[in-house]
Amino acid sequence: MATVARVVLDSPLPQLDRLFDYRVPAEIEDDCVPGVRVRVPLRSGARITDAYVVEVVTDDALSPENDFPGELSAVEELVSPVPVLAPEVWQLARAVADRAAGVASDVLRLAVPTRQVRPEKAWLERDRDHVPPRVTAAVVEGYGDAVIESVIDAGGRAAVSAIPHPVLLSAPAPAPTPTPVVVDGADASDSTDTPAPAPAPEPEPTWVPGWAATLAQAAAHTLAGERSAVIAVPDFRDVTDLERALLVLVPAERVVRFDAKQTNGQRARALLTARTHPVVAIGSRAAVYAPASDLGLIALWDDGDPSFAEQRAPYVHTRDVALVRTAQSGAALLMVSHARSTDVQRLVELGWLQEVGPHRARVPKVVPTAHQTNADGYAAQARIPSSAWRAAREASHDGPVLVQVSNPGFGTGLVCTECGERAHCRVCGGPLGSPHAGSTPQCRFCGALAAGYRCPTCGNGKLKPVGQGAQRTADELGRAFPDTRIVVADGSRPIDEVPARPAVVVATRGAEPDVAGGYACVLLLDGERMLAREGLRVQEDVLRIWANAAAKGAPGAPVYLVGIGGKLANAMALWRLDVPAHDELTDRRELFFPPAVRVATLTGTDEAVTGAIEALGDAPVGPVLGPVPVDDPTPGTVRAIVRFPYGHGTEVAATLKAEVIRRSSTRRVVKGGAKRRAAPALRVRMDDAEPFSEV
DNA sequence: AGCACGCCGACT
DNA sequence: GTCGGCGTGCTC
Repeated sequence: MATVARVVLDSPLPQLDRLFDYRVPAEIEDDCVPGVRVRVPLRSGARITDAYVVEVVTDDALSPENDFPGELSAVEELVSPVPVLAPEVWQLARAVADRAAGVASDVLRLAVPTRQVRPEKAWLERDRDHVPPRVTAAVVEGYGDAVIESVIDAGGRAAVSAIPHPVLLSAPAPAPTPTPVVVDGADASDSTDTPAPAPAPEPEPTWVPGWAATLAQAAAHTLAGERSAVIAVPDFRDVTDLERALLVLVPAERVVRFDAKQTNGQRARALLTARTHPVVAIGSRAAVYAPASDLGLIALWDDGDPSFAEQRAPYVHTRDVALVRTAQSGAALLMVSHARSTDVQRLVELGWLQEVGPHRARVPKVVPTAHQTNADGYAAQARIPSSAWRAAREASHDGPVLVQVSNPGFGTGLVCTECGERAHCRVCGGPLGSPHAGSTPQCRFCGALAAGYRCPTCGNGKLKPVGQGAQRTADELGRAFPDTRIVVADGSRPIDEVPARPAVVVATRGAEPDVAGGYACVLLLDGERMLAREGLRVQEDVLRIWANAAAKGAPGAPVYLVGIGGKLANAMALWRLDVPAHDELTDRRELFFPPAVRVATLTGTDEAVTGAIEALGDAPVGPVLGPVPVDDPTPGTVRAIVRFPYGHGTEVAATLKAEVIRRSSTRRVVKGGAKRRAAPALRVRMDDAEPFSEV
């Protein structure tokens, strides 16, 4: 009777994406447990591959159908006795890869950092046995009837509307102090002299965004029951906000960060801590893969933010990982946001997520000002209607005023000063821009210079920028508010927080600084330009950007939505941000667009793509888009998009994966002499929204 | 990926 | 007859 390890190989090849059996030599048998890194021979023993042990069995327990008939090779080397791949993370990676027709080891690369010797040693020597202090229970405030606590305790799922303003978060009232236990004997005499151990300093009350307070309280509630929570947020600043909120409620050693700015060593330490005792794991995309033991809560803040779209194969969206993990773990799921994504709206309409809103929230007082001509409704210098102008000026005496503008590059370009026609490149037809003020216009696509440009419509030779960056708006406002401090925050000059004093804060969308207590007034200036982009998700994205800025205002602060009327303005004014999501979803159902259906993008040779479509049989819905020729990655490639219902997802993914394997086993050689590796005959990418958002 | 196995053309 | 071309398939 021999011990056998089933391992997953660290290889991106789809043909190798299954478990392999290896004999475990007696010397390493004690340490060869599920989750450890090993090195194993693959094919004739000459080559050695990294792998993780997934399962350890005795060979008489191998089930007949899985039994490898040949002689097993032996595990070459045990890299480290630290089990870095938690069983539930393996299960998650497998399911996520299957859902995306991808390879599990690609998912593991996102979930498990590269090996770091020092954190592993520290963990083996002491951290493994560390027992952190208990967490006092917290109440989720603002939601009435302990509704969020009930969802968490019941392992339920909810779409939560966030509290739309900053809140002052303070530590829960200290639990009744337990009577100090006096130990008889030994050092009793000392204890009379020694001051009692200083109680942990009470954390200072802190202003945090409403959503961060809610998620921190939800996590503290989960931790108080000795279960873990995993919270993913779109970007680094959100991680900081959430961490600040959490540290008010729970001890620092219970908070574990996973974010892109960490070193590998920090990530490795975070991973091991999360496996040791219940924690709240927070961070950007990587956080959903945290190996948090005994998971009680999975939560996302602002799931519609495009940062949640993973950039690495198999390109699975954090929201989808969260859904898979919820199903596997039985943990509760909270999708917290101001604006609702169409994806969450779909789950709400299915009854899979329940809707939870704050109890008597003080919503922003949104005032839409529909588009007016420049003639009289506008103040002279800027694109600001006079009513908004007056309100901003008044509010700027009391506190900071936030002015949101679209970022440069968002609808930038050049237009004719006479007729307003957009300027296009004479070579390729792409949009012209000017890299620096006054420089020769240049095509943003092909780079061709357009010296001596004349407007094809009216013959005029002068161009002006259509976009206005934050700096230009700031300059204009500076002239209009001569006695007020002007602060500019954008991608190149990020500011996390401004003081709660009178100021005008001009910020590009998404870069709005926080302010304790909230802004006195918010102006949303460039909505019209932001909506002018093409693409499936433009409307929900813009609504999200507005709502997130409006929620930086003080409770009930006025918010001017400039130049916008109609349904979107209505939704903002009534703070019914689910309504546009419902309307959008209804439209997309009729057109078979995501997220009403799922999509798969097939790229490769004409034969492979056509073959894959045939293999899908009648699973797809709606017409297949394409195949159309594309020159990416090589000329002669075609691309097609198939749509299919969620119910066929498992089957479609499995079929496409089988096609990929079939096509990859026959290697192709590029015609034309030199023996060079060809692009894979077939590539599959599931749920890629990009083809639907052409600029 | 790499490397072995295997089935058709020019050679000692 | 055999050497070796590379197309095909497998990796515990």
